[in-house]
Amino acid sequence: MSISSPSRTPAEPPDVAWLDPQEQRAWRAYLVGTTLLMERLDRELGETFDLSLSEYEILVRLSEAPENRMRMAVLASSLSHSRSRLTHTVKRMELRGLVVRSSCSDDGRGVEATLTEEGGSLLAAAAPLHVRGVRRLLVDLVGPADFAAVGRAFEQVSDALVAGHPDADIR
Amino acid sequence: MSISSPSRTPAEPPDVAWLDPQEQRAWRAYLVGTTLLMERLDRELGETFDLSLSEYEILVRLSEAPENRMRMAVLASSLSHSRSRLTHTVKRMELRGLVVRSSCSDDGRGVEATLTEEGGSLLAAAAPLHVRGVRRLLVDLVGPADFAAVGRAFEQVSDALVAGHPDADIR
DNA sequence: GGTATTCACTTGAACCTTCAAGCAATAACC
DNA sequence: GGTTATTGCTTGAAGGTTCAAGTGAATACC
Repeated sequence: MSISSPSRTPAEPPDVAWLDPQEQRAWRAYLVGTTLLMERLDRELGETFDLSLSEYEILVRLSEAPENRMRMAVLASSLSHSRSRLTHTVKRMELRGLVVRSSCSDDGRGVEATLTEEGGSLLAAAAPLHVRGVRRLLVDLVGPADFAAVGRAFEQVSDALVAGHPDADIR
Repeated sequence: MSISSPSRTPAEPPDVAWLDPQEQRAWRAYLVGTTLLMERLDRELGETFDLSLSEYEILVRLSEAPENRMRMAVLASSLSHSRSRLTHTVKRMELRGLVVRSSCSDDGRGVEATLTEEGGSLLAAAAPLHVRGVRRLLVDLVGPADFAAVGRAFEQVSDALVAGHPDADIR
């Protein structure tokens, strides 16, 4: 029984267009490649700086924000993480002294995360390794044309999916 | 031509080439897009068939194998999962009756996972939804040219990363 | 002004993955 | 043939994410 096989029987439901062998191959390459790439980048940061890829991304976002501070909800949605996930992650990072949390002055419900000196230093130390990895394992490896295509493709994917889900914790 | 590294501007730290804004944007689109896409496909399968994306992939691999059976190690590496992860996942799937495990006749250490009737039916039921999702959210959405580029890109990524890591559980 | 609803975030349990042993079976060595 | 190393898979605990429920502040309603 081969679900992916290109051979078709006339009895097949009309509204399901299977992937042809080329598409199949590309899809699987993307699945496996992404798995390996994320794992590798995560491991590089983890071994050297005891930092996961998502923690790194949090540091980056904060470092780019005015005054190095951001509302939790904004940070969460910019990373496409659930609020809950961000709460846990930021709590751990706060215990390590990489960020501090404080409640918003203008909205008592809101919480802002701020990059600490220590968090900034760690980011500065980790960034070269990470960027080198991204270049070596993706950007430079696949070349400008294909990398640009990857960018275009996933911008469309993001747009399509963000459109459907107007924020909520339901994610 | 320089043998060890491409030429760089003298002022920059010699071994760090940052991402330019375009590259940065593409990289983040890929990160966010992949997060959202995986989450969505996983959720679709989960809600309707109580099946995760990786469980689904296991069913697919088995369905394509001769006699619907595969050695655990082969299955693991074809999915780029750790052996340990596969053990746990397959154990859960066995409890649900989707697969059965049996030890290899020719190698007493080896274990083979076999797709059950029930597992096959579940796959057949789930496949249309999943394939539709992959098409709608990626393949058809981005068009043939860019999707082909994604395939090429991640085949290179996979090759580069698989080459480095000759299998082991160290993953 | 008081109640109800919504919003922003947190909490703790359940679940999955990773990590570091652990256990058999096989292969290698002498 | 008997010891040792390696291979193939499993196990249980640790760690992170998700899910559902919970807290407190702001807003809406009357």
